[in-house]
Amino acid sequence: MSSPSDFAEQLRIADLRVTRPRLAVLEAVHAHPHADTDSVLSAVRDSLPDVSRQAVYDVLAALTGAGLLRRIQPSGSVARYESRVGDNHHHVVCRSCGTIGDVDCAVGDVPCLTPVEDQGFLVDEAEVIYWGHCSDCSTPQASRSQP
Amino acid sequence: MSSPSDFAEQLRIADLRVTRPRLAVLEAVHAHPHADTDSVLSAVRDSLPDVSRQAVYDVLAALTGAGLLRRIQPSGSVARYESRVGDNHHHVVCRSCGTIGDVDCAVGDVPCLTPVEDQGFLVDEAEVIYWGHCSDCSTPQASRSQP
DNA sequence: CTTTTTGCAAATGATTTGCATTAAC
DNA sequence: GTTAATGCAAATCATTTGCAAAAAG
Repeated sequence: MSSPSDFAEQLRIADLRVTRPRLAVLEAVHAHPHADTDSVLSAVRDSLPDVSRQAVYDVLAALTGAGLLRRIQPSGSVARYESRVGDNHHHVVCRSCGTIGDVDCAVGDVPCLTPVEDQGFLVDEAEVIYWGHCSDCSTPQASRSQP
Repeated sequence: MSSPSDFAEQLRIADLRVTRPRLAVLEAVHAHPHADTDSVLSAVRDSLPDVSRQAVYDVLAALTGAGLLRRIQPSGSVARYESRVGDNHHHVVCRSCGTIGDVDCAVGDVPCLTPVEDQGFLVDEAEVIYWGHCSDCSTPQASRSQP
């Protein structure tokens, strides 16, 4: 669903110039879903050692703004990015280690795709985060991590 | 549901010492749901001018840890606090002005209180944020704010 | 060539940390 | 009297901003 050349195509469709850093960022995020800025930077530098941190910030902002990437940021965490966009999926986040997993909407998109019109709000997206513990960290009790 | 003296009671039950700053923070958050640290600080200083910013941070952390307050932090925003805890409610957030509203679970707590067991995760909480525009900012299109 | 991207450097701003002092119990 | 809370000062760290240089179309 995304070969190297697709990335260039995606950029053109989004009316964004095709640059080496942008292709590298798209590749990096595709290869490492839920990567934070630092991880993206490292991954990008594997192929393009001279890319600056600010360039990565800018690229991530541009790609997110264009809808090619999705930015997620669980409370208390740094910003993370993923390339699955457009589909209606959510996330499970481990309270201990921060691991993030993708979850398709569990209830046949009942609340998720049906915007709730409430208090005069016009809702266009529902973001769901399931907090818990991953299999490695499973300590059923013990919640309450971040102050 | 919460008079001044209740706050002291809540602290005792939580095994926390009853101090002026803590009472003031509880009052402030109760009076201003979804207030950020700065707003809490201002509100607290109305009655206790000498409370330090760090004390407020510490108090908010202690109260959140004890379950007396709930911390919410929509992506790209600063931490906010509310005193409605324990009930299963969610939030609508305005993409333009950041206004936050409370929403009771819209679908008879179908996905919200039913932890989804997936990928080995043991889920204990579902956090839902409905993104959109409040009545004041209603511009149906125009999303894509934060990079 | 013109406009968009990137690099570089410095600033911002929320939050955290360590330690001495003070107040609760 | 002990222990937990607060005040104070300084540090951290992700992210932003402004401008000059480089690359894309």
